[in-house]
Amino acid sequence: MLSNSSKYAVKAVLFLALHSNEDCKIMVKDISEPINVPQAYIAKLLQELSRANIISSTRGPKGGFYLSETNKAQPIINILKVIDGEKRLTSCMLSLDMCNEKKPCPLHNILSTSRTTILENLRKKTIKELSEDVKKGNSFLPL
Amino acid sequence: MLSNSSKYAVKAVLFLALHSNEDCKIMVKDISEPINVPQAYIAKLLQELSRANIISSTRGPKGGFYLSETNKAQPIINILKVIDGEKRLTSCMLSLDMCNEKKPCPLHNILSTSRTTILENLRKKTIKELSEDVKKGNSFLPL
DNA sequence: TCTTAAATATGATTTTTATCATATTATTAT
DNA sequence: ATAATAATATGATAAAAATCATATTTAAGA
Ligand code: FES
Ligand code: FES
Repeated sequence: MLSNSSKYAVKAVLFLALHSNEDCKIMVKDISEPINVPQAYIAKLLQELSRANIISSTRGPKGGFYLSETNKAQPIINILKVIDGEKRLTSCMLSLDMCNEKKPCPLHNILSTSRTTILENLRKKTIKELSEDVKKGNSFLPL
Repeated sequence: MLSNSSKYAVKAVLFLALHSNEDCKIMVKDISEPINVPQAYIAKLLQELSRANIISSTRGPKGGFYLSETNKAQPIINILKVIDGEKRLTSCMLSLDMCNEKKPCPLHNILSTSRTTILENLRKKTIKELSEDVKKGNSFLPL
């Protein structure tokens, strides 16, 4: 479903949504431990996310990563797009390339409705919304 | 979602369901081309499936792979279990191991219903049923 | 019984993904 | 200016998945 990297990225972004803002940036070493991901690994992912404007960062002393309000307003799927590419979520379950509603593969009929729903939710739900779920105790981050 | 190997396996099994039976076995070289999978690769997968009694086989001249009626009555998920392991489909989307309905991860609430539905369908639908969809023209196999 | 045709077992190679490491650049504060 | 700090760019290594190759075993037919 999701690559390891995407999972890590989602965890990191939600962690930032919960604990950071323009005035409170967080260094990679203070992210990796609570979300339980190796520092060098998450560092690389955070750089990719920053380059893609999913998250924000500044370097030097007092620097670190954080989410602006604009960042938080983005849908979850943007994270996945950057790390895994959208195709991973949208392509045919059997990897038949000429497949569509008119010419569905054998799994299409039993899976595609659910998958479409998942996609819709990933496109609809924002980082902010998910982080608020956590804040309210409706869901839990790590460990 | 599914590994490459699982996708190949599903294609091969459905192909066998459509074109083989006890009296009409099919050799690996006659399977690999129509389903568009490298011969050596699908050979290995077919052997795994055979060992796990998902499909049947006999060796020597006139030998080959085929599906018995018993084989065909099995649910699709059995194929995936053998190749990928069930955990791939059931484990937490964020790989948090102590996760459950009581302590859902942030993605759980927006994805788990759909995923459960997919699981149910994979457990419910048999190889035979899916192959009949193809036979009736309700779905299409390769290319 | 011997040859041939097929799957089976086993393992090598390649590619992709995951993980680790470090030199460089930008920013802050002295 | 300069020193210290933190992200950035880049690339190396390790592990896993995908792919390829082949010697061995079993069954059929001559
Ligand atoms: S998932 Fe294969 S055709 Fe849609
Ligand atoms: S998918 Fe993560 S808790 Fe269910």
